[in-house]
Amino acid sequence: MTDRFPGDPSDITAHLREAITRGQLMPNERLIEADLAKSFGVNRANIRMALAMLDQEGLVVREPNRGAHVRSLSDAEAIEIAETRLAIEGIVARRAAERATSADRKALRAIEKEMRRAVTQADYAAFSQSNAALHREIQRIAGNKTANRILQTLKSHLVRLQYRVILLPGRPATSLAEHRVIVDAICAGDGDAAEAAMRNHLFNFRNLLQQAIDAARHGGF
Amino acid sequence: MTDRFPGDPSDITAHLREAITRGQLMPNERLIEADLAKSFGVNRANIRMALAMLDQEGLVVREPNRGAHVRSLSDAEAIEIAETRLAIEGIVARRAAERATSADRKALRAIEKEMRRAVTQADYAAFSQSNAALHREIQRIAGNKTANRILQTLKSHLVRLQYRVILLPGRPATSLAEHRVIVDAICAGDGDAAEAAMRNHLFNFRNLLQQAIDAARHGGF
DNA sequence: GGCAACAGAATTGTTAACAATCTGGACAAC
DNA sequence: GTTGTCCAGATTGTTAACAATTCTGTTGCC
Repeated sequence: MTDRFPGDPSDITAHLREAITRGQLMPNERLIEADLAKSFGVNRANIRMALAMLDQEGLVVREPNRGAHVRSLSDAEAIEIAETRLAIEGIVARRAAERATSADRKALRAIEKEMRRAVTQADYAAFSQSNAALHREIQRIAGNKTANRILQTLKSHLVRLQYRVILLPGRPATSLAEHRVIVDAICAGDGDAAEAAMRNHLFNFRNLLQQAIDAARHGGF
Repeated sequence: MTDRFPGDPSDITAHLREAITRGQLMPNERLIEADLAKSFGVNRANIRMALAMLDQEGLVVREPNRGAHVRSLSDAEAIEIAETRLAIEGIVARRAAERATSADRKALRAIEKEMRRAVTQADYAAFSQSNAALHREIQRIAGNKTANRILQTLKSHLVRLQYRVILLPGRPATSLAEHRVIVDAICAGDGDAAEAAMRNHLFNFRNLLQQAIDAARHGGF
């Protein structure tokens, strides 16, 4: 790992990225270099580099002489991203099934248990968190750094949208069941089943996202 | 599409990227900002931004106060990338099968025909080119911009390695047959078959790459 | 009222100089 | 011979000023 220090351009990029994914900076909001430089306490050159990296990442859009703004996803792009994620995370689950040690299996079971608790107690914040933790753990077990990096980027685009799906009535229980199938397959060392289960889960997510988008479109705005 | 003009940072990034993928800049080679600035005829600030973007892309590595150098892939990373590519290009093929128009099908057939000609005439340069063209065309038909962007990045990491596979005895003929199955499935509008065929093709590529890596390791260096 | 031209403000792009850090070699001490 | 220290050169990081471009509101004209 390379060193990090306060004021490191990578640090600024991470901060900006988080501000965007947390919704602190809204889609289409202009990102003015001087303002950001002041609020981060760094010089404009670092901000420019951070914006260039986030542009490369697809989180902001930069136009010559016209500055940068937070990229807003079209509905079609959101679906694209969900589908691409499905493909990558499918083979990640497969690889996790092939590589999981007994300690790994135990860790997955523990997270699954926590998810179940959260659902029965209707603790949706905790459910959302352990949901993310489970996916992260599967990625860690698979150990494909390239896939992990891409997935992180894709998810950073989706976080703003996923609450629409999580809050659908009955979704947490269904989601929990889907995750259980995934964990079972990985713990059984069955790569085919693990990939199929993960794809099924994320395909359902994709479809619910599509439904949420359609509903929002007809629902008045 | 955003505007481009000479000296545009994006332009410089593209030039640098090509220099790296073409092997003009070797792995581990140091990238000295002042030198690059002079040879591109731009100022250091632009070079710094380009290097930051290529860092984000994974093509170069930057360390604080120690500059940037061309990233060299470990064997494990090359395999990781090949596997990630397999997953993404699989669903891209699926989507292409679902969306291909009759004009699209004709275009695929034309490229396939050119590949066949190249193989029968042992014209490996042409084969390699139409090979790439076919994959690009499938991506275009699928129309998943997110997946396309990621695939471009992944392939830019693999280009330096793929000649080892293409030049294996008998590989072009086998590769041609694999591509034919892919094109058939897409033209038949069979998404399942298209994804399976693409995955089979790229799984073979992955395995041959692994073999080439092992051979190089035992073969003396 | 609507529209074009204009001026000034705001913002981005470029440049050069300077500061901070790293690199490699010479030299002394052991 | 090896090790450690120090210096000069090379390179990266930071800063501020300036240039170029875009944005905004106003004026004057039709």
